[in-house]
Amino acid sequence: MRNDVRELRLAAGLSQRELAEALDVSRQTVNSIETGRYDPSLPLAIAIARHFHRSVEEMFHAD
Amino acid sequence: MRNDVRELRLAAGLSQRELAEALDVSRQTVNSIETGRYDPSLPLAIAIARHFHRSVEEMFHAD
DNA sequence: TTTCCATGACAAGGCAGCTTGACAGTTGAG
DNA sequence: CTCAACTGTCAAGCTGCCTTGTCATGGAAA
Repeated sequence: MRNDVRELRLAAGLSQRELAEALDVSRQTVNSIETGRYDPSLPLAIAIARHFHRSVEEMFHAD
Repeated sequence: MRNDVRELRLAAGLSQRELAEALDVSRQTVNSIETGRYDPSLPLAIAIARHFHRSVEEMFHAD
């Protein structure tokens, strides 16, 4: 899965740490998702999409 | 997370086995998701939503 | 230079997601 | 009744997601 997290985070002027705090996860988790180490869990994916006012399908797409 | 998988599966006239085959997962995985034992992974959630022509957010909602 | 923030990455550990195989209970067809 | 399909659940095992802690690198500010 590819995702648009980094683009949207930067567009929002947030650091990985700030986004992590807003999502209540660790900085490493945000970094791992952005760098494609792994996909977020379903609830986290929904929280991320919600945070950026996007749908899950818009933010996460099959590679 | 609650989900509408069972309702939609039954409305489509499918058995757990048939849905599992359509999604390329095991019958136990479909059963576990329907009975709330655990949430699907993000890619599987997207595949399920897509199968039933719904959005992820429509099918999977915070409890 | 020194300090601070941001990022990338690794390790170890815990729990979640998924697998195959198996068993039991229920229901419906014959 | 017999048989098959459907469902629920368990066990064991593997891998993925997320944690805390740590380290290295780079850039900006003072």
